[in-house]
Amino acid sequence: MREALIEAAARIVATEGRAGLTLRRLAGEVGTSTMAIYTHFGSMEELRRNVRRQGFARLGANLAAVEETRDPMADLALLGAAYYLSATSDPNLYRAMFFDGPVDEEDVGTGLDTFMYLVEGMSRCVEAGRLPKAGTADPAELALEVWALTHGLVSLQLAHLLAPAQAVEHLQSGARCLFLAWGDDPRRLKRSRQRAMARLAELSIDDRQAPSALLFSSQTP
Amino acid sequence: MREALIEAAARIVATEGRAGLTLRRLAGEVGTSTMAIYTHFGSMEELRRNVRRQGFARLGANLAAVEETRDPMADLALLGAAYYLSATSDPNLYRAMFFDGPVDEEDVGTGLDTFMYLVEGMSRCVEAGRLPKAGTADPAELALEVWALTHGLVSLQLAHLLAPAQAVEHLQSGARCLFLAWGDDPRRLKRSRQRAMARLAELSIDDRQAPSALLFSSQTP
DNA sequence: ACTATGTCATAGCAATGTTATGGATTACGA
DNA sequence: TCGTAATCCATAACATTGCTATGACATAGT
Repeated sequence: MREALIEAAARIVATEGRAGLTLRRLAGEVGTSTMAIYTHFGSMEELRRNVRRQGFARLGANLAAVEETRDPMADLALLGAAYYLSATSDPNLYRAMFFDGPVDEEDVGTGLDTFMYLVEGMSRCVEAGRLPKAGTADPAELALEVWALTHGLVSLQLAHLLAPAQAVEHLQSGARCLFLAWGDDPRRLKRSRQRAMARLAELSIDDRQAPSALLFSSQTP
Repeated sequence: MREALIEAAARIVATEGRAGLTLRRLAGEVGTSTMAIYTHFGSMEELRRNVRRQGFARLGANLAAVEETRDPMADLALLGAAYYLSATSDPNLYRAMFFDGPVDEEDVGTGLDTFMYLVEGMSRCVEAGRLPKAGTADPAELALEVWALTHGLVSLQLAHLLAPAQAVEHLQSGARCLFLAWGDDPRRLKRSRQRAMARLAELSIDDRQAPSALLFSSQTP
């Protein structure tokens, strides 16, 4: 029952946004009564919290699905692509995950858990010697910077202040600036980017195959 | 009456968040009836739209208050500081501006209007020859990248996924990466940063003087 | 067999956004 | 100065929201 409620709630949020998720609406959708939600969650806010958690779980699964190869920089680019595709293919769910607050320590924990996938990918780049000028900086600090850039671009796109084409363009150019500043070689970086592009089709976003090109349409207002 | 309603609504949103702004609550706050809101705005969503617009107006005023000196790079750093301070000193209003949707073309216009202050500052840096490696890139594209970084860090801080100290640290280091990649000289960049730090006290955020240091506390959950 | 516990259906409550109606005030032209 | 139109807002009602009280039913444990 709990699982059915959470999945139905996530589906409603995904299709109609936060405002569409209503107590009686959800109860009717799964064919039960309003009390069922309260015996399992205690409040509507706790239900929303579980929807957020499911969103982070999906995002984490999509990031965990990118394979680790001998080119960690290409792997990192694919992590970024998986993050961007996960966020933009389900805008309402991403909005719920980050902008629906209030957030408590539990939410922060699940958020930082999925961030660890990016830290791991960045760490492999540092160990491979691709970022010599980064010095002794913690890989988590480097990962945080590309996370902030990605999250910022995604947020601006979801606010309709940025077209998808611009978002992916600046995601690539902005990340390139960071990597060059951290000392990666421009030619090696270009090769890694090409390898990442060639591997785009192996991405799986929410158990569906990712589009072979990073540019696509489909945006709910 | 319209102005009083908008100001009271913005104050309620600032102090208690979006959920605190209620029809009857606002009517009681300004000593009128619920119908007053409907004759002036027509719907609660239109009222919220005007609150967002006021938020962007305040942000724009704070950015416009930054003086233009002979060091455009320092001016740009101050623009970034003004943006960060405006956002974090009124988290609920910033959340309302970007994350409260739905957004229509009018909202997009007001958002891009305030963005133009950053584009202007970036344009002055390009004209001064501080970013030679940026080539023929449109200053708006460069400004967009630092905007995305700033907005991303602010958003992560407002989601409690980032402490304020981390946010300002990565705001500086991330922007430094971008400027270095665009060809600014590390020593000139350092001097501009020092000049910007020395001018922090001249910032005015919402008609109050900014703190002399970029690091401060005060965060509503 | 009897209790205990977890689960959900029914019904109701306060609060929400919205609308209908009408009274009060003001604007303005004859 | 009067009459008419329009603007603004107070009162009251409506449907819908999240939430709670109460009790029926089923399953499990001793």
